[in-house]
Amino acid sequence: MEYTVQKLGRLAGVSARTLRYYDEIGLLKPARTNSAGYRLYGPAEVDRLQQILFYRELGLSLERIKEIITAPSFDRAAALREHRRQLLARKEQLDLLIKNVDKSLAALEGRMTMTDQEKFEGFKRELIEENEQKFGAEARAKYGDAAVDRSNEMLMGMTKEQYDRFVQLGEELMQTLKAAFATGDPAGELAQKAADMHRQWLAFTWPHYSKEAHAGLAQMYVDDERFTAYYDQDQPGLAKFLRDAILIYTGMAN
Amino acid sequence: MEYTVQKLGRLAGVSARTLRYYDEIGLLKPARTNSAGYRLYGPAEVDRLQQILFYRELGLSLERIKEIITAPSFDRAAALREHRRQLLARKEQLDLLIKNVDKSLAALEGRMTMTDQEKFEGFKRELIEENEQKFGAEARAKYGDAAVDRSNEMLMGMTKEQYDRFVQLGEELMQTLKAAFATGDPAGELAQKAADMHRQWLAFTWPHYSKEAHAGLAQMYVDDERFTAYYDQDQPGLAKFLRDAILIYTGMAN
DNA sequence: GTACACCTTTACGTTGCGTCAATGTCAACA
DNA sequence: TGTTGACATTGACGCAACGTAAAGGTGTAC
Repeated sequence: MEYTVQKLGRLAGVSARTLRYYDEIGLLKPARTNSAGYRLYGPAEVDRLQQILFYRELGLSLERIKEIITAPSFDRAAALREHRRQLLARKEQLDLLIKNVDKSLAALEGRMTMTDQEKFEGFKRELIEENEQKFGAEARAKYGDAAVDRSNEMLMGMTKEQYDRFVQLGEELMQTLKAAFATGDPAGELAQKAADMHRQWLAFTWPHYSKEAHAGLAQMYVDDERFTAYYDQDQPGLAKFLRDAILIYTGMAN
Repeated sequence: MEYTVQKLGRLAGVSARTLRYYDEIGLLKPARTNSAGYRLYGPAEVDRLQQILFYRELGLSLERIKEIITAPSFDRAAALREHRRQLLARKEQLDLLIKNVDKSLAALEGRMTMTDQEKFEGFKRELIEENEQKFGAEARAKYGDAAVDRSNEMLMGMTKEQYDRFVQLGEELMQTLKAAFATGDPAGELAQKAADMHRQWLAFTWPHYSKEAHAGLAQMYVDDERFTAYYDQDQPGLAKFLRDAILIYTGMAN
């Protein structure tokens, strides 16, 4: 049986181009060519191709394969051992690459958390600037520059965990306050819990706590429309309710 | 400071060709070119080259590197993770290759030992044919076809280990014999030891031992010039000496 | 002025084919 | 016997990342 390029290709699972290339580099020459120049392969060539593909599967270069299957006395075992050595070297090289990529990734992710850190610092700074813009003048007039600066420093000195807790406590305060508001009783358990949470929340930025200051701030929530707007945004009357609760909490309701 | 291709190349450890190539593919363009067309690189390009080489060390393609360092918002971590995935895939591929090469090597070495086995069989066959050619007629006349055939069968039936021992014993016999020859006394301890070793050596191919046959063979070493030539090749008189020792050993000296 | 190191562009070689392009051939069917 | 469609041929470019000439222009030091 004789095979043309395509037939042999289908038989062995390679392209016709591959066979022509193998012919070109002298790796596998056809048994003969017909008058039109068609390559015709016989059984011997089929066998040789199988051998070629076997070594190709092992990753040897065509040049090497040519040596191995052309010279009958070629030491195949030695060639394979050498090939194995090269493969192992490539594997080591790869392992090294992977290790370095891992290290770079770790550094990158490290930088990412640094970036998070920077973002967090940015948040704090933004919050302070916002506060300064909104209430800076009044706050400094009322509490003095030193107190405000000290408060800002406390904020900036927070770790991320402290800051997160600060933000979270603020949210919990709001929820508790709303629940208390629903009861309508500023002296009730929920409202007093909200007042206590407000004290805790203040402690994050107030260096020294005093009932008077706490009550004074509560009054400001009602007097200053910017605060009122913040607390009343969902529930009208919430700022007043919080003030009443705090006045009772601090014992300054009378 | 401005650098020409070669200076920057030396600085960064790459060839001038590489820099020209990087320019060509738009990966690293010089800051400017002078009137003669010389590429001139500035500090910014040095930095960029460092980045390029960093990613190149990690095995990324230049195309990929271009993407990473050209687009400022490119997610380097994601790119590295993807690259890592590819490296791992290549590593698995390599491991598979190595495994297959190992298997092929094992098969080959298996065949090699078979070949050794065949070679060994060949040695035995050669030895028999040699013996047959040299002494076949006489031996068959003297001991009978059955005895000679039986002897040959014993040889062919040897394992490699037995055969090796047979050859080794023959060499040791020769050494002992020469040492004994130096003493000049065929009745001495060394000579008698050589005679005993000769008996052991015969046992490999002789099914039945008898003093008479042993003494007869010893006499043949002297009578047949082919044997004499073999034993006397280094030391003239060695065949005669061996015969005398064996005659004494078998108690047939009188 | 000249020597010598350095620069430029152009272009081929590397590996193992994939993929056109232009063109010729085989086998079967109408 | 002509046509058609599947197949064949050679030739060429392309891929990645440069190495390596070749042919010719520059910079600079003596």
